[in-house]
Amino acid sequence: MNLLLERFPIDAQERWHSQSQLLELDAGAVVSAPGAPLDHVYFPLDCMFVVQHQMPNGRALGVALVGREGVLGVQALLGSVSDNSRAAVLVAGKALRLNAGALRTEFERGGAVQHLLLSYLQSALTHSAQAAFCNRFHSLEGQLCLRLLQMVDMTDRVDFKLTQAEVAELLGTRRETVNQLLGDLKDAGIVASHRNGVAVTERSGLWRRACECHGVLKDSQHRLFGQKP
Amino acid sequence: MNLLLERFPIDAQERWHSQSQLLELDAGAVVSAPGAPLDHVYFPLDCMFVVQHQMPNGRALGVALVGREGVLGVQALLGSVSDNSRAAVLVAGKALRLNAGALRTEFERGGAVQHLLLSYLQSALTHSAQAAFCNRFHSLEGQLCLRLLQMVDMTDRVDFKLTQAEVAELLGTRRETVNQLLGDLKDAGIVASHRNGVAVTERSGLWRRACECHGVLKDSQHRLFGQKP
DNA sequence: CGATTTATGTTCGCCAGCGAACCTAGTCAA
DNA sequence: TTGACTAGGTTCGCTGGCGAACATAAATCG
Repeated sequence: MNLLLERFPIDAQERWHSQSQLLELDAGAVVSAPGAPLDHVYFPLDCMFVVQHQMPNGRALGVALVGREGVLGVQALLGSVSDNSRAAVLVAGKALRLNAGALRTEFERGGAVQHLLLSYLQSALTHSAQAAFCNRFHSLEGQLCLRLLQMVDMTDRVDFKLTQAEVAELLGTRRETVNQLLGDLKDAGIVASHRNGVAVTERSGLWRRACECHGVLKDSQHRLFGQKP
Repeated sequence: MNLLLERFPIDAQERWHSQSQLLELDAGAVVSAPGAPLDHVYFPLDCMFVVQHQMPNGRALGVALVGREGVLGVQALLGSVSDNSRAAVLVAGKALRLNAGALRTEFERGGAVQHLLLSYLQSALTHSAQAAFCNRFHSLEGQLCLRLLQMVDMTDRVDFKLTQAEVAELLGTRRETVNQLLGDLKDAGIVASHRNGVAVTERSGLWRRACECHGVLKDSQHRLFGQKP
């Protein structure tokens, strides 16, 4: 189940029921593209999305991972068009899709729903600032380990269908560099990688090599949504 | 006058009048610190704020500039505590300070105020993603020129009271590197720098050397708030 | 089955920016 | 007017990650 969705009041969830669909999403599916209208939001149940910031010249950088603690597409509340960002399915699985209009209506009622969504926006802003910081200061190895760690924690899976080129696009680096980094992690016994996939074999090793963002982001998450680490 | 504030309906502005103060701010003044409660928001009239993301270990990075097109502290709408970020006055001048509660009340009324603030949040998110991208891909020279350009455009001034160390903290780099970069710009006749200050002498030169973010951010601004470049 | 496509490895030179160590020139207080 | 402090300026070696140019291996398909 989606952790954010669970927190919404029962009556809101019931009102949404008719406006939402349960989807089974394949890895790689593109959910929203730059400039396209945002008419749905997605609550990941056991899948995961990447939000990538894309520039006209083709370069791309993953700026957010969205798993079961969040929702993809809150921007629908703000402007209706996504701005230079595209969202794709990073880890296949189920998600609940809700009409953006329904979310907006519910938001405008105020109360708990509004409050939760605003908190989530706050969290998105913090994550985004942290991403800027991370890109400025942290090594690619630290960043790669961070992302893998987040993927494991957010999906409870350890085996991911991902090519090195896709990872490179997530980190904003070259495929060759990813190859190098994964090679190191493999030598250290932390991951195993087969064609079309990476499997985490020793979570604690990732944790050791991940950049400090890991702790920072967890903290901010708990401060906002108040549960123990 | 503040461009965002101007767009609010007259009646809202009138309701705020008793809850707001006009302040004269000195460069360097710290307006909010990590962990401190956010009980005011600031509408810059002719001054400018930096929002810096700070880590426990002391490293810092500027993640947003706030000038007369924006407002500092919308996060007050979201959670009440600022998260790892501090805000300081980058360019001295006047700002209107408003009680955060008043803004929140007005926000909850819905309507134009809510819509404007949500749009502004959208813009903040876009800027933040762009900052991540910029830190990943663009040279420090490009970033420095971008920031200077934004400062000129947002304040209509060309002379700034800023030490190289402060610039370094804005860019998340070392003072030595800033010295180098400013030296180059000086040789090219684009800026002049005196003790405790940088003056832009040829805006077009900045524009040429600034990274692509310049155009991107302007575009997104206009898309959201709909006015011609 | 061989051929083409897709994904993974590997190597080498190069450079922006880092870290550290320094020196000089204004500014201010005693 | 002498010191102490703050800000600006310079140099040198090092390295993470880039760019480009490859070589292999696994899947897919005619």
